[in-house]
Amino acid sequence: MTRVTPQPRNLPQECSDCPIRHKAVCARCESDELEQLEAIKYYRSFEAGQTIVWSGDRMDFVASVVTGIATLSQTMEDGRRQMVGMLLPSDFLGRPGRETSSYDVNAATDLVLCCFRKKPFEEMMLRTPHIGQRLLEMTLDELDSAREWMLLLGRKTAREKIASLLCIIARRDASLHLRGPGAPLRFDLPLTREAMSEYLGLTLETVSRQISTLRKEGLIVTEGKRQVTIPDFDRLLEESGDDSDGGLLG
Amino acid sequence: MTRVTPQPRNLPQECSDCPIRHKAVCARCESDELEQLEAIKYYRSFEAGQTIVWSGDRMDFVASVVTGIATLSQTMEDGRRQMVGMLLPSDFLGRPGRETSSYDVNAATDLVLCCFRKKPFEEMMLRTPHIGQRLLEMTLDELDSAREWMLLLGRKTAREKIASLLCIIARRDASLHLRGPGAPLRFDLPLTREAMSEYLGLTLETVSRQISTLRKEGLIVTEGKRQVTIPDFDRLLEESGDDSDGGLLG
DNA sequence: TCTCAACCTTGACATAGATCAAATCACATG
DNA sequence: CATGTGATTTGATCTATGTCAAGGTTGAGA
Repeated sequence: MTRVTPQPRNLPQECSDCPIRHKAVCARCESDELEQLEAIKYYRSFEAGQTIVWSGDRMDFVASVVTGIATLSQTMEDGRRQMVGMLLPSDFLGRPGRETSSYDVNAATDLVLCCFRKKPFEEMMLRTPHIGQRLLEMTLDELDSAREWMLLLGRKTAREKIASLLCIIARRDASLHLRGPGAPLRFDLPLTREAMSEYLGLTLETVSRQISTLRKEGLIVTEGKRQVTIPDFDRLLEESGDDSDGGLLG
Repeated sequence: MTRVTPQPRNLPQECSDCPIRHKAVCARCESDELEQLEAIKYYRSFEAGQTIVWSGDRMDFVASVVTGIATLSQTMEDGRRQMVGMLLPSDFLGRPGRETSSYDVNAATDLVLCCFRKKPFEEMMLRTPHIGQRLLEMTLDELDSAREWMLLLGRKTAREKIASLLCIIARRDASLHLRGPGAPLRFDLPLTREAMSEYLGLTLETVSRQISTLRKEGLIVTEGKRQVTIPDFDRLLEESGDDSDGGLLG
């Protein structure tokens, strides 16, 4: 397994007053809640490529991504796989009120999770409405992005899919780094070609070919396998089939 | 626009003590909450084919589906469309905390909504944690089904997509009617070929051809355009590519 | 520096599903 | 009962993407 060192990132979502440091679960940082969360939390690290939970496994924790990327995938009996979730730092993993995982959870890069034992977390949710409210917001956001993703899977061409994914990653990367607009974007592709193909509902060969095409056309510049530079974000965005408004940091 | 008369259904989710009669928003039927809900609710009816809200429109209500089917769709600039949500009786429509709709909302059949003015509904949610909790549960369920749908869009063949959709509709129809297992399933297809193609990420011609193929193979029986009978549910389910456990009423 | 294994790229060919074009059906209306 | 219109079916063809197969790169570790 190739490793991608998790970059310590400059999290804008970070909650500086809070030892857990993730607004994901600590929306207002009230001290009694923090104390309760402290008591039930623990960290876990994973190497790139490792499977964290298999679909159907018992899962007795929920978690917040600290660094790295986790993916959720579904598998059909004959082995066809589709990624259905990509979790970046501060995203929430796990479903309160469910015993077993419905998805395979994988570490796409080296990964650190901040886990909370599920039972006490759920009890705390009942006592502390704003945690549930925050979770509802996050779940609604995830539902929105799942629906964008459905449009991509159902209606976009291979080229549009690749352009969309590059824009999505660039955007999230930029927002994590709080880069100024206008600057050419340069980042590490955190996914293998295979992971990209699982994200996009394509084969790995098609992914590779489309990336080559975009490179030849000058829409992207690559160094090595993973370093990507986007000289003109808006031009790439036009290839993605998305409405072109709502720019890089929208 | 062809009309499909909304069947008054025997809702198992119906909450008989409650004038709103939808557990969707009235989880425990406590009387003071009911009174508050009564004060902000109103009904709206739509004909099959009507657009309820356009993507980007202001939407100052949330709602619960009473009878009929509503769909959520996304549209690309060049007109390609993908359905991203299908709401059946007791499902919830609208996103608390958002001013405008992100999707086109359409009536797939004749439709009755029980609407609640958004502002007071949101205020009530803050005062009444269990409504938020119930909404979180429903949103998590929707997220799960969106993810199943992503697998369908990304990895299933046209034949598997059609079989899946028929099973989904049959299952939901059966659960609404509380039919016994074993009986052959007979129901009205509540979607046009075009709506099915938008659901499945296919063209309408491919949908039609696959349905014809399944008919010729005896997996389904059709009368007219919309009446469908599934003589052997499990056999159809095998064609859907889904894990075959979790039978009709699972 | 060399080697190896994992990852990626490219080519040739096959095919599922899209596209374009005609029927045909079936129901509401006169 | 005839008619017209939108929905559906079916056919012929095209093409984007999948499949199979062979090389090429890259980077970690010896």
